[in-house]
Amino acid sequence: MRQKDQYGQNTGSKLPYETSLLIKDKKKKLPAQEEFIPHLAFDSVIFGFNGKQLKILVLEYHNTGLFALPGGFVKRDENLDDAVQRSLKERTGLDNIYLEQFHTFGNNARSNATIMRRILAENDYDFPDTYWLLDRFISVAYYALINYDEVAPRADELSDSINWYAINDLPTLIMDHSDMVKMALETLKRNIDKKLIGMNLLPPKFTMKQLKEVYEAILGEKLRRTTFQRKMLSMDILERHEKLFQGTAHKAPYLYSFKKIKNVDR
Amino acid sequence: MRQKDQYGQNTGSKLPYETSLLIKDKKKKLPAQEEFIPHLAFDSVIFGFNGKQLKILVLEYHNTGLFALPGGFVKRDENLDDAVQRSLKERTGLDNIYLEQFHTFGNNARSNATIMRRILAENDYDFPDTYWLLDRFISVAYYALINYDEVAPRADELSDSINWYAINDLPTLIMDHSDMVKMALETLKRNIDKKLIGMNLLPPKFTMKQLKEVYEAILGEKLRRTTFQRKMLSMDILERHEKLFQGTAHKAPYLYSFKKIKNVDR
DNA sequence: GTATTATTGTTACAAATTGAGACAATAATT
DNA sequence: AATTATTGTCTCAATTTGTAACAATAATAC
Repeated sequence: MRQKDQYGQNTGSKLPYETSLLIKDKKKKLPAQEEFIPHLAFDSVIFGFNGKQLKILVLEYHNTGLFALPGGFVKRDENLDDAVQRSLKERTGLDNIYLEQFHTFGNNARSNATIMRRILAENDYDFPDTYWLLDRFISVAYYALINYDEVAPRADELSDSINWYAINDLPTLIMDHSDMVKMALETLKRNIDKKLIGMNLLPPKFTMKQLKEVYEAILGEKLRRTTFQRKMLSMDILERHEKLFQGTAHKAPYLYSFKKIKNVDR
Repeated sequence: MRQKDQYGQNTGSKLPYETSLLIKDKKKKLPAQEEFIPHLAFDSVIFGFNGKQLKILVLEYHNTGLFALPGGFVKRDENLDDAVQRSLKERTGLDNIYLEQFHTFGNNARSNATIMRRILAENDYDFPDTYWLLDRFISVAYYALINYDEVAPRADELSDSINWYAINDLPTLIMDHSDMVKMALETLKRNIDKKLIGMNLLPPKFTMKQLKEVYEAILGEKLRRTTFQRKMLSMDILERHEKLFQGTAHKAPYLYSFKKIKNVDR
């Protein structure tokens, strides 16, 4: 209903909502095409780390058994990056999420009106054959890194649920969304040292072991403890804090945080 | 029948060219909006290497003193990558150009109707205020690598000329095209070892010195001769051929080519 | 012919980085 | 006080990279 209000508001686009009159909505308003740039979508691979596994958020559409990445559309006067941030805020409640665009998927065959029709139909929407969501879409794909523990994901109107799935135990995703996940992960691996990935997947203070586990989950391989520690410390990006007493029968590890650095892209 | 939105744009693909009748063209037909996906463009940073410098192709629009990257639009039923290849063939005459998508530019402010109006006007086109090229565009940016010597670039209809410009001596480019060049070059640097860049910027057979000069032009720094040679040979990607006798008063260098490799992205 | 010149290809050794293990330190628990 | 399971650091080996030396030419100059 929050969404309904939103779709009812003027967005700054100077266009009257003529076409929306064509859509007889039974329950809720469908996205009106005048508000958005046609043929253009975005999808987000939202990564989180639960301490053991790398996971992503996946939507399940109502009554269909269809799984998909969360995505959305760009308003007529809205920056592309802002549109993605807006949608992420709707799904996660978080502001200022770490976001990286990694590819734009533009094959003609990627769009599938049949799937979209089924999703809309199962949601009891009534829509014309010319409804814009049935058209071909080019999708700009982003990956996001968020702190797993701080988030209570919220599904969108069309979806039953939004849930965390381990990266190596995903359901089959619609259209080319599996390719998106694959490419997102490859990009993440390539960027792991440049972009200080851990900064966004971990709480502010963390142990060296936790940081190593994030790296291992992303790279999909075990790392040598001593070499990893030496490398991280030599990079001069970590600040050491007090020890963490966990009540375990061994030496307590130090807590670290990432140094506040100015003017460096993370 | 497909529906139209407020811009008069058709959102489907198989439409007659109704709207083009609105455009009274004095000389040539302007691109008709029904043929292309609205609001979506692409731009290409086309790299070549002349033996000394890294260069890119830049268009100059007729009578305006405005310089821009070559670009184009995606047909309603055309794959994004194919559209870029098609446009590159038009500019360079080459098929199967090495192409890499690197970023999609989607800021609202990047579009500039004033500039586009001026370009169209200086070309003696007559067009309505609602002409689709004056709308906001999201642009997917690619870089291409081509063999400098094999190409005779051809300007498009709106442009006076298309010419090679050294990467560090470019004219001021319109809109965000300078950002595109900058990001293309950064991506090229990052990819230089992974993607065997030289394969596409050099003739089939080349000396180690030429290969080193390509690397130096891309990275913008001098490399150590012996280290470079050792690294390249150890990568096991080069095939050694006959010596090249240049008529110079010193030892003749070997010619090399890249090994034919299957199933590896270059 | 022979000496000269400007590279080129390779080797040798030093310096730096990384791999692999050893070992002492230390929070609980027994 | 002994035991246990890490953690932080150090040591030495293995590998990679930086740097320079050097022999091998393909022309040209004499």
